[in-house]
Amino acid sequence: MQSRTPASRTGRPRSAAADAAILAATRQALVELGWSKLTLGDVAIRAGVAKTTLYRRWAGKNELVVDAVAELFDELCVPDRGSLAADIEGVVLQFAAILARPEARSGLMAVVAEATRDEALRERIRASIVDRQKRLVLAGRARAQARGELPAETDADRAARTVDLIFDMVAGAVVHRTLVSAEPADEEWVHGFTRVLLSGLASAGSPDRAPARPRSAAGGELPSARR
Amino acid sequence: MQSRTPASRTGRPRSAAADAAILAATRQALVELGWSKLTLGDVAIRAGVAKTTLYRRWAGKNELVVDAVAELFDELCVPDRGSLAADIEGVVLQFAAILARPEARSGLMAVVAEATRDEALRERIRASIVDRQKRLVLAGRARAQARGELPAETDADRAARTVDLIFDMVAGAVVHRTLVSAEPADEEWVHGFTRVLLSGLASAGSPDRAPARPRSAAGGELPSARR
DNA sequence: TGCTTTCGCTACGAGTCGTAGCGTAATGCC
DNA sequence: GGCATTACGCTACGACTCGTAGCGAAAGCA
Repeated sequence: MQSRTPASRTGRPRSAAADAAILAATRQALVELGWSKLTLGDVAIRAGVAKTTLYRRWAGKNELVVDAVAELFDELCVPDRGSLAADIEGVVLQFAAILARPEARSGLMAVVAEATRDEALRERIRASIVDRQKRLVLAGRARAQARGELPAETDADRAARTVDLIFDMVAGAVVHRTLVSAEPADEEWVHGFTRVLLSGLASAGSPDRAPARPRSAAGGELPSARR
Repeated sequence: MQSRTPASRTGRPRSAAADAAILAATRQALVELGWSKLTLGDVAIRAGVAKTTLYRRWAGKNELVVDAVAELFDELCVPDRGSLAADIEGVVLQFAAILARPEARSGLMAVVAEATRDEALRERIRASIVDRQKRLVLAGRARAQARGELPAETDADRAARTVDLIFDMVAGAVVHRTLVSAEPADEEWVHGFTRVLLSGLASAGSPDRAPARPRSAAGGELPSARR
C-alpha cells in the first residue's frame, strides 16, 4: 500500500486495522466534505487515531487519498459475456458504477489534478489505479482476438499503442460523461458508446440494435453504415 | 465574465484592466505554484491589486480559476479542412495544444473536481468552458452532414444525445491522454484516434492510411486519405 | 527482561482564510 | 461645481489548518 516494511523484523508492528480505518475514514470524509475541505486532522478523529500516526504513514493528503480511492477499483474485472461488445458494456458499466460514488468523483479528479505537478504522485496513481484498469483492456482485447472479433496484432509496438488509445478512449469518455457533463453513464449511454467505439461514427444513426459486428479476423473489413 | 453590472449606472466603474491583470496573474500562479499552493493573496500581489478587490469580484478560488482557464479556450475554432476526418484532427490538435499548457492542466481538473460538490460551480464551468467546446462538435457535425459524410438526423432528441456522446468521447479521450496517461496527444495519436472514432475498432489493425470511410447514407463523398 | 518500533497525546510557530473598517479615487446626475 | 454612489487600497483581526517535535506508554521479538 503506502510504504513497505523493508527489513523491520523487530519492534511493534503497524496496526493493519488502523490502516483500514484510516482509508475508510478518508472515503467518508471525501463524501461529506469533498476534497478541498478534507483535513488530515479530521480524518484522524474519524478513524480514531492520532494525527501524527497519519503523517508517519503517508506523506500528505495526496498520497492518502490515492490509496483510499484505489481500493474502490479493486472490484473491477472482465466478466466473459460472450462478445466483445458485451464485454465492453460490462466493464464500462462497472467503471461507471464506481465513478457514480461521491468519494470517487471528488477524490479521483483532485489527485489527478495535483499529479500534473508531482511526478511521484503521478507514478503512484499509475501503479495503483491506472495500470489495474489498463489490464482490463488487455484482457478484453485478447479475448476478442481469440474469438476472431479483432484482428491479431503482429507488431508489438503498435499493439501497445493501440491498447493505450483504447484505454484513453474508454476511460476518458466515461470520466468526462460522469464528471464534466455530470450525467449518468447508464445502460443507454453505454450502449451507444460501445456502438460508436466498435463500428465508428458512421453507424451512429443506426437503430438501437446491432452493436458489435464480429468481423472475420485479418480482413480489414469496413463496418457497414446501417440504416 | 464573473458578475454582471445589473443596473449600476452611477459610481466608480470597475477597472477592466484589473480584471485582465488578475486573470493573467492567476494563470501565472497556476504555472508556478499549481492549484493547491495557489493563494488569493499571492494572486493579488502578482496582479498589483489589493486582496479585498479579489473577494469583491469573485466568490473564491474556484470561480476565479474557472474564469482564468476559460480564457484559454477562446481561441478554439473549427477550420474547414475539407473532410470530417481532417476537421476532427484539427480541432483535437487545438484542444491538445491548450491542454499542453501547464496552467490548463493544473487548473482545469482541479475545478472539475471541486465542481463535483458544487452545483453552481458546475454550471459556471458548463457555461464558460464546456458549452463553447460542444459548439465545435455541433459545427463539425453539421458540416459533415452537409458534405454527406454523416447521415442526416431527423429525430432532434436522438441528435442531441449523439452530439453529447461524441463530445464526451472526443474531449474525454484527449483529457485522459494528456492528464492521466500524461503523454502528448501528438499528430500520430490524433490520427489513430480519429480513425477509431470514425471507423471503429475493427479498423484499428489496418495500416496507417484510410482513416474515415463515410459509407453511403446520402451520397457519400470520400475524404482524402491524408499523409 | 531488554531492545526496538509504533502509538497517543500535547503543544507549537507558521501560514492562509475571509471579513471589517476606514479613508481615498473615480464616475454619473443635478 | 457639488453631491451621491460605487470601487479601490490598505491594515488589522480571529479562526483555522498545517506539519513537526517531544514525551511516556504499549506491543512486539530475542
